Amino acid sequence: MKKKARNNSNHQTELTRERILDEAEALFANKGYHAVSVREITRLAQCNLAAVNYHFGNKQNLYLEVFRSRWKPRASRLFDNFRKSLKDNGQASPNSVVESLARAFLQGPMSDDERMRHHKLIFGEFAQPTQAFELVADQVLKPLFTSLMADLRAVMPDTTGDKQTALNAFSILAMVLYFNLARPLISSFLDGHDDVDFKDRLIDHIVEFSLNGIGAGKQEVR
Amino acid sequence: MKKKARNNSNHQTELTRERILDEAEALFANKGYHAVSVREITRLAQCNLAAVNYHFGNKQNLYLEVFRSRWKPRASRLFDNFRKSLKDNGQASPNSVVESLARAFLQGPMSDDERMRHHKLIFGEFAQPTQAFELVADQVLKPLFTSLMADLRAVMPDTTGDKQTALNAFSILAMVLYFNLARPLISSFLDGHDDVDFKDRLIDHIVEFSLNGIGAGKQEVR
DNA sequence: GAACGTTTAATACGAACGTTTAAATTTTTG
DNA sequence: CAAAAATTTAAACGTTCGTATTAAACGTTC
Repeated sequence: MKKKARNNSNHQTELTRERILDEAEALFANKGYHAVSVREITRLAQCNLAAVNYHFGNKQNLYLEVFRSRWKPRASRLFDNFRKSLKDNGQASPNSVVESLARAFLQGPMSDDERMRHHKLIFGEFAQPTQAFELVADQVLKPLFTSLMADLRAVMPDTTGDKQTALNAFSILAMVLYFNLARPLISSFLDGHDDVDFKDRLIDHIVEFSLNGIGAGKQEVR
Repeated sequence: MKKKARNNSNHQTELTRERILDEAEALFANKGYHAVSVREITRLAQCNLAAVNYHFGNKQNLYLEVFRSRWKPRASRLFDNFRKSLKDNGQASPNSVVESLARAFLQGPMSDDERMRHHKLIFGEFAQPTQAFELVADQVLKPLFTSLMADLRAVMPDTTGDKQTALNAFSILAMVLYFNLARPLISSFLDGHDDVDFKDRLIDHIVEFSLNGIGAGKQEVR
């Protein structure tokens, strides 16, 4: 297929392939697969129309490649961030599990733009699944879910059944996923200013709500 | 524009307009606006291609009309069901509020197909908002949110601040909305059979999780 | 039953789409 | 440096899209 040029000295020569992936991801996230044309992508990526077919075969494969080489690695970084923060938090507890997860999802290792792109892509697949959903479910959602379940089992009373733990895991995921997507709407409803403090407030709430939700909340009033 | 024929005797004359709206809603929900062609709609609705432009002006307006004359009335029915069940439940309590809402959303006055259609449409707008989102937010989400906040205020301790109540309301909505959309995924992860019992289990869980979440859960173990 | 407004029908139009082709150009390699 | 491989380019292909046009069919009212 190709050999990449290794001359990093060339200033603005980000490879065409990478530029296409960048622009494609942003467009697919914000407008959805069918609302984006190959011409729009290549125009923003400043390359020739045929470049998409040359590098990716066709439009659908470009979409899948966005998930393979952009979305999934980012999800892995997010997951690693969660696991690392969980380990650094000293001894495991319901609080450390939930807080690590919420922080990883809402203020983890990406910018706000990137995070919104990330979640718009996955919610697009939720609403109208394509071939990419299979990849996401098998390689990301399932491992994350399994890991979260194991963590919860380790820190929750043994009386908690498996099905109960699974539902708890889903609910915590529901919180972090939903609040990521709906954050603009929420801050518009509260017509508050969506700044750093608001995000902190949101994280605190998600953690408290979820901890209470799984029956591991503190009883005292803060 | 038109006068509808009043001869109910005419056997299979469900109005073309209604058939178009029915098919359009299902297609838009399952495939998204741009993935659906006018030709596909009119083929399934068994009418002429030009019928869409005759009855609705253009494709985009048909999409909006789906929200106006299908989605919104259904959301209103759902809302009424919630309010009615809340009133019938005798004295108001955190439990009655949350349970009424969860039941209205997950087993309310519509079939499973219809409910899935309903939530796919709204999640499509969440991920990639169009003009319809304005309608949904202003005429449905905002009133629902306001109403839920008022209900919560009435049954929660006065020490609960307004912002706290708002976040609680959002979180409860997050639960019911998310579980509606993700139910197929969830039952596939648990590889359980998605039957009536499972839905009951789901509702119970949502209610318990949310009640605990807002700090109004029972302390006893069931 | 003729005139009327309403609805359906067949067909056409121009634009935009994804994709292909083949030549030009750049980069890598022996 | 020349041959080969990789990439970019411009142009075109055939298809499908949303919409417009025009006439026929229908139902209602005098």
